[in-house]
Amino acid sequence: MAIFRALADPTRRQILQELKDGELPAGDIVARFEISGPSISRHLMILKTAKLVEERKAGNNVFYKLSTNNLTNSLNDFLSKICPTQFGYSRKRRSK
Amino acid sequence: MAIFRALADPTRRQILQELKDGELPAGDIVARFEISGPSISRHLMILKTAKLVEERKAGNNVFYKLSTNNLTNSLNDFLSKICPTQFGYSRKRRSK
DNA sequence: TAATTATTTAGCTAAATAGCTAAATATGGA
DNA sequence: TCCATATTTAGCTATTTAGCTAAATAATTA
Repeated sequence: MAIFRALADPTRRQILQELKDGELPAGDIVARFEISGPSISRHLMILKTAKLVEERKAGNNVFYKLSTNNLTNSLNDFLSKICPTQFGYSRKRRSK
Repeated sequence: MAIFRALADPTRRQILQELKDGELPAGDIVARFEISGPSISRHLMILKTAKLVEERKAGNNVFYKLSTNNLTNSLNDFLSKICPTQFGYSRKRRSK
């Protein structure tokens, strides 16, 4: 569950939030934080490894965007495993 | 968001799962893992600090149980903050 | 009170993490 | 080709983390 490791860092959670309205190039993400480009780059790689973001290269830029489905499905799966009775689990009630 | 830090460790996630059917004394939790009592004790403290479990002392024992509401609400709140459009958010739709 | 059991705290070590700067690697334009 | 821009990789350091054992604390029982 690399996702939980990825979500453990507040900078990474903030990055996800910055991406909630759509994709951004790495440089724009860097500009929204105090920390260095390389550090943000590493956070992005960790988020990518956890499949929480996807990247798209365009010319000189690398655009990042949320993998919303992966985020919600992973957290929902975890919740349903730990509190199956209480957890309503409205979405994606796939049989089997 | 101490909750995400708490969820980052696989042993702690497993502890939550062991608790899903009801409370357990610390010793019973220890018995379900390979690692030492003091290590489990610390994990329990971290889970308690993150409000993911509650404790109840009874005689010689300390019983731990899931704080299910805190877990689901925290994760749901996080999801709704990051992907508010996609996230259905069926439960606890409190106005305001 | 002394011994027993259950749990936590203290103190240590090794490994992982997150930050930095400098260097490397594209890609695009003059 | 040469230069500029965008991003990542390498290598370093300080901090945090998770494990351990030994010792401390708390409640129970003899």
